[in-house]
Amino acid sequence: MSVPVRVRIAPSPTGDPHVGTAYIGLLNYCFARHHGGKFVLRIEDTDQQRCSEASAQAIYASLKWLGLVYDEGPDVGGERGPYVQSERVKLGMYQRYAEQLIEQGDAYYCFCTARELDAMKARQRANNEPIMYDRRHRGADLAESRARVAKGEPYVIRLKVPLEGEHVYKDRLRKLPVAKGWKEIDDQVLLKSDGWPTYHLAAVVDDHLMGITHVIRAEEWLNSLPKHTLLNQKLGFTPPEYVHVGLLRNADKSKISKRKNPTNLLWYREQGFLPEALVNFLATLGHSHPDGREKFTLDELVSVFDLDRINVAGPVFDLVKLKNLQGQYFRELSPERMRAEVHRAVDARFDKLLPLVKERMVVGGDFIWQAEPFYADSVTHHVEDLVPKGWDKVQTKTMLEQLQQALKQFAAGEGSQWDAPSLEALIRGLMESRSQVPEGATDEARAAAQLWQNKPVFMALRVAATGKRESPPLFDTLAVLGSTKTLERLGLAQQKLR
RNA sequence: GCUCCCAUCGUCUAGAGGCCUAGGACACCAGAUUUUCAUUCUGGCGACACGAGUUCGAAUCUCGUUGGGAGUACCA
Repeated sequence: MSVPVRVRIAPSPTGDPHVGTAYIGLLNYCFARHHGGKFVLRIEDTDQQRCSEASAQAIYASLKWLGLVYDEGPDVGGERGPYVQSERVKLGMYQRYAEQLIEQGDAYYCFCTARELDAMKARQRANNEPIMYDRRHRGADLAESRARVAKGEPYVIRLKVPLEGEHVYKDRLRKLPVAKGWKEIDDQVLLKSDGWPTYHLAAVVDDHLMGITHVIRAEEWLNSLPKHTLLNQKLGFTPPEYVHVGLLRNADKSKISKRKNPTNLLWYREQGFLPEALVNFLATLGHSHPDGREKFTLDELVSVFDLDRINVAGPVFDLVKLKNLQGQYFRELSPERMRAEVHRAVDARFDKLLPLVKERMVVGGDFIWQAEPFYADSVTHHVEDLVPKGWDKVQTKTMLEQLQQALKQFAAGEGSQWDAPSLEALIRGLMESRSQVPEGATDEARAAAQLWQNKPVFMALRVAATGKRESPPLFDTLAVLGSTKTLERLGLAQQKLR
């Protein structure tokens, strides 16, 4: 009988919960469930600067939202805890392994300062050499090093990587074994000068202590696999099977990033994406259904899940496709759940909107049409509403273009506040300069300047932003609408005027 | 720069030597249904990166080229 499967995800609680965590989490979850094993969540917060408790909480909530229920984890407990590395650090769970390696001669003390290391890198870069620690403390006498440590000198502990030979590993997803020369690999820091372990030490130790049998992780780790193998070997651990899957990509094929894609799981929830849809979409990205189905539940996925069906190439994360799937799921919702979803969507912006639109309301239902432009994804412009009296299409288009440009610049500016007073100041300032008639201006320029009156400009802007001639006060409207939608609609209005 | 990984329609993929004149989904285009829009249905466009080899036979195996990606931290 084989050992029961135990897998984990080990996110680092920095920033917002990431869609990549969900992706890798899903793969691990399915693998564990399919084999009747355990799925563990471990928080890797050994970077004291960047990690936060709030971020960890968001990870728990996001995984639960998606239905990726873990059997063991920080907030649910388990027999192999604690499941947060900072707590394990305090229990001294890593120090002793670093010690053991020193003792065995498989690791050594290094006393280099940050400045020294920087200088080393600069020199290597200048000479076009590989950037690597030059192992200057590797041969130091252990007793001497210990004496320096005892004196209180700051130090790190580095792994003694073989100087020659090759590390070879057969990753089940790749047809050829992955080989890498040991000389390419740095003497990795295992224990930082603050006494905390680096990822490499902590992960290997914890995977062992937690009885992890398979490590399904992103491809970005493939390059440090040799270190992990070496660590397992020197520490006398039976290594888990390592499986490296492709990275989620942006449309330009680079590693998925928040600049180019929504990577924050909380965003999807706020937007009203259903967890079933997101999970289904993520699943199709890396794992294909043997029957060719594109739409299936998490449980169905679990039953057919096969590690060997995972695609190694990094898939492009395509929001358009996700939206299509989401639409299918949404329309299938029971009236009860759909009602809840609609309420949630309305409620999300209700408090901000009500003060804005209430002046124009007589009965509760008026909210629906008053608030419509704020909820709508896009608006339809009518040319006759857009073009003010006394203006023509071309003039209006130019005017909107100038407004858009000014707003765009403002939105991109460092520290700009997209609120009503700032927007009003900005736009009034722009109008001031536009309506100025310069000395010796042509009649044409004079006429154009005269057009820049409050009434027509404000109306055109109002219609461009909301699609309607009536709306709450203009600058409040733009403020609540937000920069993205405002700019987008200004662009749409210009297209209409072509 | 160096090292490693990857490579089928625009995108996600099926395909484990003959079943492939390469299948499906999203997107796109056209048509039908719908007062409009959306949904739904039908049809269309559209790919094995390139070059050598192995083989009777290659999208599938090998090598090279090209392209893309990742790693190169006292971050994970």
